[in-house]
Formats: sequence, C-alpha cells, structure tokens
Amino acid sequence: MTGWQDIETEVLRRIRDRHWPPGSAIPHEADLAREFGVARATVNRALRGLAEAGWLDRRRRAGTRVAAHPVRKAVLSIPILRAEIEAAGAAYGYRLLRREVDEEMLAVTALHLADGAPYAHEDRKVNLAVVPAIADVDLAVESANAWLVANAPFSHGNFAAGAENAGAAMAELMGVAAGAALLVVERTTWDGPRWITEVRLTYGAGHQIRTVI
Amino acid sequence: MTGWQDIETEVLRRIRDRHWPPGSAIPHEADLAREFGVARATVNRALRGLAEAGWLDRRRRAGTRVAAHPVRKAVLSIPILRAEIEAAGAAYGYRLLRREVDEEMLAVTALHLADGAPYAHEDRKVNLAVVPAIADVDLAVESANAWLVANAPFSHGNFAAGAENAGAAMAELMGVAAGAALLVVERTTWDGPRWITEVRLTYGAGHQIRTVI
DNA sequence: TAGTGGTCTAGACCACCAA
DNA sequence: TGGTGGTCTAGACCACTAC
Repeated sequence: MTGWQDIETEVLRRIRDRHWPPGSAIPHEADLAREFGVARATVNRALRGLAEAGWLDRRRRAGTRVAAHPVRKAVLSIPILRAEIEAAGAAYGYRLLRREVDEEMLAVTALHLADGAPYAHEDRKVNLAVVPAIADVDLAVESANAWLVANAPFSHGNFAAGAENAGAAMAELMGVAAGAALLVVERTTWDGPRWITEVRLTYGAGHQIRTVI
Repeated sequence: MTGWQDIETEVLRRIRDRHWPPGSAIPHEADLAREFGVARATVNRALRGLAEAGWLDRRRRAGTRVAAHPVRKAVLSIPILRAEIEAAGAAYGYRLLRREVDEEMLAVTALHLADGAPYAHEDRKVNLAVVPAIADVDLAVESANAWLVANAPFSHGNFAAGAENAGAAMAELMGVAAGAALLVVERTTWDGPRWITEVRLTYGAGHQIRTVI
C-alpha cells in the first residue's frame, strides 16, 4: 500500500539524504505520481504537508524546491491556567487581588495557585465595549481567564515571552526573593478589528514553556 | 465560487456564533457537502484544517464535535541566530569562546552579536558519533549553530524556555548587571533514536520570543 | 455491525507567473 | 503563453469504533 504518508516519508528521506539538496528543484507532481504509482492528488497531499512544515518551497509555474534554510516550527499550545495546573496533578486555587472599572475598561489582577503555592500572577485589561457581560461576572469565583476563554472567542492575537526581575511587590506575592528572574508572558487578543483583552502572566520561579519541535 | 476556505470560514463563524456551541456535534461531512453544494472531499479539506487548528474534534464513527476547550496554538519559528539578527536589520557578529572535545562529545561556547552588542550566549554539546564532520569545522569562522542547521538535519526535538538570573560570568559576557533576568532557551534535537545536539541559548536583557496566535 | 471520517483515484479546470 | 501547483468532483473502498 502506498499512501500519502509513505510518500511524505520518502520525500523527507531524500531531502535528509541530500539526494535532493537544499535549494534544488524536485520533480513535478506528475512525475512523482508516475514514479510512486499514485494519483497526483496523493502526491500533492504529501508535498503540501512538507511545504507547511517548512521543508519545501512551492510556487506555481516555478515548481517545488527544497527549502534553503529549513525553518523549524514549534507549536505552542495555550491552555487555560486551571487546566494547565490540574493536568500537572496539582489542586487549582484562585485569588482575586484587584478589580477596577475605568470607563470602558475592566482591570483585573489575580493569583493562580497550584497546591496552594503561587503559580502565576495575572494582570489583565478587558475592553468592556466588546464584552460588557464580564462586568456582571463575580471574578472572585470565576477567573477572567476562564470566563473569557468560554465566552469571548477571538480571531487572532499576539504572544510574547520574556524574563523580568521580580519587584518587591511581585516577589512577595509569588513567594520568591526580590530580583528573582521570572518568566513573563504577554498576550493581546482581538476579534476581527476589535481589541478584546490584554493579559500579562508572570509565572513562578523556574517555570518553563515546553513543547516539541 | 465556493472553495474549501469559504467553508472553513463559515464553519468557524458558526462556532464563534455559538450556533454550534462547544461540545456539540456538527452535521456529517455528507450533509454539509449537500448544504454547501460541494463534494465531500471539499468539506473534508475544510474540517480537517479546523481540526488541526484545534477547533474541532473528529473521530471515525463518533462524528465531528466542536472542541470543548478550544486550545489555541501559537507557531514558534526557530530561525538561525544569524538570520534572526540580520532580519532585525543589525550586523551579525560571532565570537567563539571555548571549544573542547571530550571522548565522543564536542562542547562549544560562543557569543552571537548584533551590531557589536551581545545578543545571545550559546552553550552547546554535539554528539560526535552522529556528526563527526563537525570536528573538522573551524568553529571560529562558522558557528556550530549555522553548520548544524545546514549539515545535520534532525527529525525531532524538545524546546523549553525559562527565565534565569545572570551569574557574574554571564553578566559580564552579556553586558548586564549581575542578577539580571535573562531569557534562556534550551533545545535538544534527535535524528531518529540518535541524539545530535543539545543547546542552551541565553538571550540579552529584554529579549522576547514573539509570535502570533 | 453499521456509520463515520480517512484516503485514494482519474480527470478536469483554474490561478499564477517565469520565460 | 505555457507549465506548474491549487483545487474541485464523483465515486469508491477502507479503518476505526460506538452501539
């Protein structure tokens, strides 16, 4: 049996073998289809996947070439904090620190706990013009994080991760020494042209973002 | 014209509208094909994409359901440091700090510079049993980073990012105050079962990993 | 065991763009 | 303007799994 995954594997092998070196053109879909004895659509399925993964560059008329610099991509999943903590086998806890409404903006500060210990500090702003319903939610019970995920789907957003030294206040909240290096993740999300929320998550000492390549 | 992207857009709209709420089953491919007036393969193409993006859960016999917790995914591209620096419009510089061969392992420490300023510190180990050729490379000229990308393709790897306080030596190298919070990225890559390299990149103060969701 | 998604085929037309 | 990838079709068979 020859399926598209077999073809993908074989093409990838030829790229790794340098049988088809970086920058070189590989045979047309029609030729490969003849060689493997499958329909062109099957070859297309395999090559499309490799192109999406960054191994190939494909252009109409110009043909398919092996990418000069195979840019590897890591997929970073962005779970709800509660799910992240419970998936690690810890008990989830939540503490609302501050809630303020200023004109069309809701500002929330909260602490997420794992087995009672500080896990992440959440500093969030929400656009009330877009999600007015959150003004009526008791954020001491349900976190803005969880509510928004369930009730305010977004179309796209930005993601940035960096390192910062803990200030005195943050250090006390997170139970670390002042100046400790903490991982900070910032996200802004939009629903089409409308800005929904901006969040800044400061994780506890030693926390890592992990994924596979 | 009705293409698979139009169907993808429409299905996504119904999910966001909660016309098809989280956890609910959506019509079969055959029904949707009839509704949109296209072939089942076209519907399949659209739904497959949404499933890969995390919006849908699909199982044979069980049908297609809207994901209960739409786990959003960010795609993190992992470029070569030189390309990353030059893409930012800065001049790339490189300085080899240490090179040691111990049995079957090559250890390299180097500094990557952007416009002459420290950009990232690289601490790397390479398995010489898998890529013996790197032993003959003049790493003072070409970075191990660049050489490996071009000559030692890997099949998979791990990725972890965290924050650390700069020690005295690192602080001096990177031109920051001792104790400054720095972003540290660790990667291990494999070619099938064979371990290739393990690298630890310590970025300069304020550096962020950025992507879109 | 029956119903669902996964995949393949042979053919077709189209969009794009290098020559 | 011709060749290449992108997409769609109608039909078919298969793999998996809830029932």
